[in-house]
Amino acid sequence: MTVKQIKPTESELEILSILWEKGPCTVREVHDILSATKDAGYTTTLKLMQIMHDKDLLERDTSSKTHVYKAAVSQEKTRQQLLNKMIDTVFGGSATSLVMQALGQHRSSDAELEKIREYLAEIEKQQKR
Amino acid sequence: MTVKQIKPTESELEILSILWEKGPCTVREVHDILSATKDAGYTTTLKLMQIMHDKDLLERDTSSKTHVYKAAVSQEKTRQQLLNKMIDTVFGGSATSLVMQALGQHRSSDAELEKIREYLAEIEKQQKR
DNA sequence: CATTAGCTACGAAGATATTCGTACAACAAT
DNA sequence: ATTGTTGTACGAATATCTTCGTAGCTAATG
Repeated sequence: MTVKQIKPTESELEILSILWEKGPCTVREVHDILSATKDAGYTTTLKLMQIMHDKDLLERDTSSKTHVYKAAVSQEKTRQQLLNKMIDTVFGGSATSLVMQALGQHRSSDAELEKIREYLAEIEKQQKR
Repeated sequence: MTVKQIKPTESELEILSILWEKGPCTVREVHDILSATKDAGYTTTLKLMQIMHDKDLLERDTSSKTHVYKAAVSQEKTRQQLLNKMIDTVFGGSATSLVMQALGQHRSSDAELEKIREYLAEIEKQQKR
């Protein structure tokens, strides 16, 4: 059996991001946040979230008139899947290539570089066993 | 003026990957490689490459009957753009988060970790100026 | 009670991506 | 010369994503 593939579209990802940050929300709440940066009608957001529910990307509580939605997939797993796919399709399967390209571009702060260095050390320690 | 956004679709990326690796190719050559892993007709590949030419993703030489196509966008730039977009939309703008997640998942070899460590040192040295 | 506001459901239009069939040209093989 | 192979061009069917209008329900407001 294959693992369930999470493949949200661009718009769906925007909605998921909001729900990951805010927790369970009504369509209205999501739409208000969304419309700050985007120009779309309320029913557009509604329909999108209904479709995401059909696809099992969202769960919803319909016990009250105004439904409450929450993400049915974790941010962690989704990130991992999208990342793996990019490593595969764009970086020829080499996570190292991706990491180096990411580091090269973004002038990271000293603190961030330090964080990464610590993380590296930890990984090596773990692998030594 | 904004930078030209390179946004190949999934299928287009497959074709670009082949052209980046093999250099200029005919449709037939691309299709043969593609059909090893995918099940699509020849005219499908042809049409795709024609569309990519319209979009300026590919250049082509029509001087002989059998046209020869090559990538019109670099692997480097394409990788960078797709990566930046992912950092933005999936990792909340934090390249560091992406790097750590990429490192965490893939059990990298010692050699690879070493390569990354060296790269880190180099970046820091450069930034010290 | 009538009106208004806010909500869900749903059909359908529009945009884009993907796939393939068919027509037609060039050329090689019989 | 006729036939078969290999190629391009292109229209159109299909699928998916995105957007919105409209209908109908419920609750609050006047």
